[in-house]
Amino acid sequence: MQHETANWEAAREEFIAQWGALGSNWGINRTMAQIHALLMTAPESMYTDEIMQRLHISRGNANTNLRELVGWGLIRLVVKKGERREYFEAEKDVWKMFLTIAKERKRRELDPALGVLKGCAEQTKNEGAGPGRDFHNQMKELQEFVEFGMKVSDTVSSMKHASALQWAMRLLG
Amino acid sequence: MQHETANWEAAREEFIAQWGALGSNWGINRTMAQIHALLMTAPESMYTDEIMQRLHISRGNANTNLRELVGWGLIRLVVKKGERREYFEAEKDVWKMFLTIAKERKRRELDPALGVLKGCAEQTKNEGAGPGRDFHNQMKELQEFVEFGMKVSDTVSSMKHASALQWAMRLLG
DNA sequence: TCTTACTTTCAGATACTTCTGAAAGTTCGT
DNA sequence: ACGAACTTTCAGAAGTATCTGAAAGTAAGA
Repeated sequence: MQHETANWEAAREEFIAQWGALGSNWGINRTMAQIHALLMTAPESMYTDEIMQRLHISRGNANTNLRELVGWGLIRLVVKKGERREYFEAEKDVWKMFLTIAKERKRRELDPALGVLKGCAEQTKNEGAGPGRDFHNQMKELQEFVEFGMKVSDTVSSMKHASALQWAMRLLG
Repeated sequence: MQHETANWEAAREEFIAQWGALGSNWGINRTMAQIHALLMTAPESMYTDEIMQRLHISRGNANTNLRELVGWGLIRLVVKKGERREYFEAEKDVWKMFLTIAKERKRRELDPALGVLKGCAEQTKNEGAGPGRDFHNQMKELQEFVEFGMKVSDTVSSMKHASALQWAMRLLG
């Protein structure tokens, strides 16, 4: 076979496209998700121009989203000796990927929510009986729940893959 | 005191505004989050016009987002006997709220992802050694991880609040 | 059947997000 | 110090999501 455009590439194409679409439901932008999918399945690290061509996106777009992915910790920059340009490669270990995403989502979703709840609870701590008290209690309950969730998340995050699996097996078994 | 605009209302106002802003990070639209916050902290059930006035939103907007919240299962419609109009009230139990959201997010985020992964794995199951095989293995790994996560989520979801707490205490302790 | 009290819909307006491409910036080798 | 190779920035264009308000729809009671 002359130019073996391997047929796994078809599946890969599909994966990239679909993953991008899913990104939207996830609150992640499409291009970012596509770049991530592309790099996750890349046998070798890639540089900006390759990524632009492969996904038909502009330089600015590629650059912005690559930086953002580096910010999330989902991809890293690699410099090859003797080469000027920057290459990128994705973390491929599923557990590590999960931890990275979990940590970031906690930071973005839980931390600010906790702040609001604490503030509202504090502000109403002297309410007597009635609706004011009910409101205070509700804020407290929410606050405790979120704090509890964060603790669970931290515990799981500090586990090695193996021990997390073991723990989960016990839960499911 | 003549017209006791209770001061917990100030905290409530804050809660509604902030919760709305947070909704965005969460992939939920601002109005929907605000209506939810309003109803969560309402001493009594409310009807559309009250909600419109309180949040300064249009009838169309209120109606759409109320329906959507009912769809999520986060609020429910209540009919009062002898009254024509529909009232709404939110689920206030934190654990139930959590379960509802977890279930919905699973359905929206995990289920479609799993479909994509299965498809890609299937399509490449006959790849020999090399990049094709690597791709296949990666899809498989992701698939198994997601399936595993879903199982954990299902298990937790089927728990009563008390037993979930107990289980979590064991994990943290 | 008609009126009244409500709910739903949807076309167009507004606001927000993302993308492009060209220009400016940076860094390295000579 | 200069030019080549690369990266970053950003103003405006394009694309999406959300909201409004008025009109249409529905249902109950007289």
